[in-house]
Amino acid sequence: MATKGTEHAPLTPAVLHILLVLSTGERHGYGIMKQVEVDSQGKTKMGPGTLYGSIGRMMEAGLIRESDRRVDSQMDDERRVYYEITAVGQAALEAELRRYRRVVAVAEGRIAYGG
Amino acid sequence: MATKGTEHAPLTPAVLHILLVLSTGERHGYGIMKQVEVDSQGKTKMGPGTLYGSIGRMMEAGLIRESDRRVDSQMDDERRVYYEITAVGQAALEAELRRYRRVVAVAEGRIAYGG
DNA sequence: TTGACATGTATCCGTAACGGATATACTATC
DNA sequence: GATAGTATATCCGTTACGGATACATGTCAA
Repeated sequence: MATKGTEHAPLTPAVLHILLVLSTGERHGYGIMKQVEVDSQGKTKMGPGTLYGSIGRMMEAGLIRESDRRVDSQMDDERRVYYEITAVGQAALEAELRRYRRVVAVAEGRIAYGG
Repeated sequence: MATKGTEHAPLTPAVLHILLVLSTGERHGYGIMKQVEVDSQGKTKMGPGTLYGSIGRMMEAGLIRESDRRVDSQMDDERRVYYEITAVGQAALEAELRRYRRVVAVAEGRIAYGG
């Protein structure tokens, strides 16, 4: 489904969720995984395969990058690798959210929807 | 990304668009293709590979079925194959729309979004 | 003290989906 | 008679998904 306007759209649910988490600040992989569960009210679970696979592709695409910053060196785990969203990632996130809204708007003009 | 609650979620954009079109009544393949373009304001184009591939998978999953009805036998093209949404498809559509809304709601609590 | 569980990163690999290219055929229009 | 639109359909290379698996550390309870 070729989508015009943005070169990254449409994003996969996994990529969108990761961008959504990182829009609040840098996080490490495992933290992203847990936050996705919170964001989806426990309805969606991202396994390590999807997580690190997506992260790799997103870094290659320039949507995210590794971050130097450590939130708290005292409370920090040495193993952690932090990621942050890039300007490209922000743009892709906003474009995808516009697409989501458009879809919901179209649906609302059509079906009775108790949501 | 395992999603709990519905066995078909999350739907791919192609499948969601097809269900959205069929929620207004039966359509033939080519008509679906054209309506997706309208629904997305020309931003998304579905090629025949995605269309018929998705239709096949959706019929197998019981989301849609072939329809006997012809809207107008006078204006009809013999080649056309009409499809209609099933109860299972309706449920999957509504579940996916709830997911879409949830994502948008989460995003609204986070980033400035002009859309 | 050992067994289970959470944290943390990472790869492997079978399966599913995407999607452009291609094929075929009819109709209309220039 | 050539181009474009309508209409269905398959092929197949590439991408993405996602459970299984691996491995190391820390914690907490039986």
